[in-house]
Amino acid sequence: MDREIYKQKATIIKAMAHPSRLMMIDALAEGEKCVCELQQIVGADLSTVSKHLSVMKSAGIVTDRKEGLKVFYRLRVPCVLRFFECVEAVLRANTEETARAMRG
Amino acid sequence: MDREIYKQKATIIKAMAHPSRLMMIDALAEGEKCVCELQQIVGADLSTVSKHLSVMKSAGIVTDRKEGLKVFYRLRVPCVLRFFECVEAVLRANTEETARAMRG
DNA sequence: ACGTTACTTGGTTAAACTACCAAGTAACAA
DNA sequence: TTGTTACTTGGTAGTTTAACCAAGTAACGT
Repeated sequence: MDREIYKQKATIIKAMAHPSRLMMIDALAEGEKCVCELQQIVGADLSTVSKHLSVMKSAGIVTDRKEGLKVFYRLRVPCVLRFFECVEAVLRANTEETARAMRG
Repeated sequence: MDREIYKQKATIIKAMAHPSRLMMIDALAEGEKCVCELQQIVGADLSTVSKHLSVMKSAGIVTDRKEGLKVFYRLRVPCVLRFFECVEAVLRANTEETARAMRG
C-alpha cells in the first residue's frame, strides 16, 4: 500500500522534527558522539536525550555502538544533512518574505 | 539565539511530518492543485485537508492563490522534493537491514 | 563485592496534534 | 436574493509527544 510507505516516510521525518534532535544531528555531522556529549549540547536531562536518540534510532537515522561505559551514536545515512540545506532555503524564503512585508 | 533557529527549522520539518501532508507535497510536485483535488488524493474530510494545508502554509512550504471559487496551492520552495530522496534512502537502508536480520 | 559512571526504561503530567462535524465566509450563478 | 460550490474556522474528543524524576542495568575500578 502506497499509504503505508507515506506513513513510514512520515515516521522518519517526524524523528527529525524537534529542535533538540536537529541539534544532535548537526553535532553528529562532525562524527560520532557519546550520549553524554550530546547531553551537553542540547542541555536537557540525560533521560530526555536518551529517549530522543532512541526515537531517531528506531527511525533509522542514527546507529549506536557501545564502548566501555559509553554509547556512541552516529548518523546512519549522511544525506540527512543535505536535507537541511533545503530547510534553510525555506527559512531564508520566510525571512525574506517577512522583510518584504515589513517594508510594505 | 541558535536555539531559536533550530526551533524554526523543526517547525518546517514538522509541517511535513505527516503521511497526508507528504502525499500532498508529492502531488504538488506536478504543479499547483486546488484543495478539492488534494482532498481526493488524501481521502480525508475537506476541513482536515484545509488544516493540513494551513500548517504547511504557515511553515512556508506552500503558498496559495485564489481563482474564482477554488484555492490553488503550490510548493513554495521546490527543493523539498530532493529532501525526500534522502528519506527514501533511509527507508531503503531500513528495509535492507530488516532483510539482513531476517536472513540471520 | 561495592561504588561509580553512563545509559536506558517506567511512570506521571502537561501540552500539542489530528480527525471529524458543524457553522461561517467568499465567489459565482440563476 | 437565494442557492450552490469551495473553502476556512471553531469546537470537541481521542491520541501522541515530551519533559522530568526515579529506579534499573551494564561496564569498569578497587
